[in-house]
Amino acid sequence: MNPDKSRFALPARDRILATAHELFYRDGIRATGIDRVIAEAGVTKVTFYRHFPSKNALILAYLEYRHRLWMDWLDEALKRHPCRAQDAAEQLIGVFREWFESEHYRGCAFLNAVVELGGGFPEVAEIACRHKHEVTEVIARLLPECPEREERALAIAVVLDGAILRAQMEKAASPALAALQTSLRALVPAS
Amino acid sequence: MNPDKSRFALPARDRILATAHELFYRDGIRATGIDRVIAEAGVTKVTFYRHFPSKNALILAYLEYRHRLWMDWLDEALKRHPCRAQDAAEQLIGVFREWFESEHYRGCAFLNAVVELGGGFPEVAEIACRHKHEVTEVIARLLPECPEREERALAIAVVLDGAILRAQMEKAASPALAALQTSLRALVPAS
DNA sequence: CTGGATGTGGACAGACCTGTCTACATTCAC
DNA sequence: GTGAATGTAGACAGGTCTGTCCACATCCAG
Repeated sequence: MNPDKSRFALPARDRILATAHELFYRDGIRATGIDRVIAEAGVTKVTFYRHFPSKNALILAYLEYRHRLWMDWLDEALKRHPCRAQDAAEQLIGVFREWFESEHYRGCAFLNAVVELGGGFPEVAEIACRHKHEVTEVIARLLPECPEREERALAIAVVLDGAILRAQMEKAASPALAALQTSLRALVPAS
Repeated sequence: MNPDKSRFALPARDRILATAHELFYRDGIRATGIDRVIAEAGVTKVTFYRHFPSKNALILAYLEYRHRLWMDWLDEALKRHPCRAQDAAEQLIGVFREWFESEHYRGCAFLNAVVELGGGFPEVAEIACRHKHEVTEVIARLLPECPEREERALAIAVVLDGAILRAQMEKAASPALAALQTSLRALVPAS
């Protein structure tokens, strides 16, 4: 998920965005001052402000960038964990295990942004809601067609959020994955 | 849950703590400078630092205070929503509806603190984990005795975390409660 | 060549932040 | 009365933060 390693070959705007993505996700949005983004992106302040009129504009761009990146990662991860015997629960567990155990895991960037900034920056919650809506649609497509497909997909998405937060809080994947397994087995309809 | 209204009758330390509780929960820990806590608690800086050697010490005290307050609230809320026909799922939904619809709802103070501060302040995650552990024990006691009681309680606690964050993100209780209902009905063993 | 787009190296302003410190006042137990 | 505990009113230091701005340099299409 981190395509940022070769960012020095990129134009300035992309370098800023890739750097912001890395720092905001790793350390937190509020904990990252723009001077640090600027220094690590290797640009100057004028360049920074030419591309992003304010820190808030950068934050919104970061979240849109993260959304694309994460949804692409999800697509690829679902392919790496193929659905055997139509078992969407096991597929999701495989996918989320991969994420929770990844080196730079620090929870969901959208939920984190809502917690850090939600109150005074309504666009953040809007982007987060759109992200979660799209994830829920991906989940629904994994489920067999049935009258309560949407309802189940939403419940699963909420369960996933809980597990994401647990893995973040505990800095360990196993308890969250165990809870996730219990819930998904109860929630994913047999096909 | 907010016993802070008559805080001006309290000794200085309690006033600081009650004020910090209100501001940290409402606006965020990082978004609240100590000068604001001091001004709203009606103390001076010397008094503040006499009672709390640093902002971090205040944060830890805030979380311990919040834990006691929230666990007391949970006990009382469970009594207000009695368990009819041994239906723990409906009881929990009633309790959490009450919380999600409350005036000052802004999610779980512990999860929020972990997101805001977790990386550079490990004690925060420890307190959050202890809090979640105790909540899980309360949940387990609501369930009928069975071999997978602990496992179910953990899964339910994780589902609750997801719903808590959803209600916060969406600033609406209904979708989170609907998802919670779907999950709890699947997870709470029949008794 | 020319001008627009893009980028550089910072300095600067004003606001906010955490924590240190002085001098003084009040209360209460001994 | 005395001293410890507790509280007051700030001023101050140094750091961090976001955003504004100057002067200059490079690249590229027309």
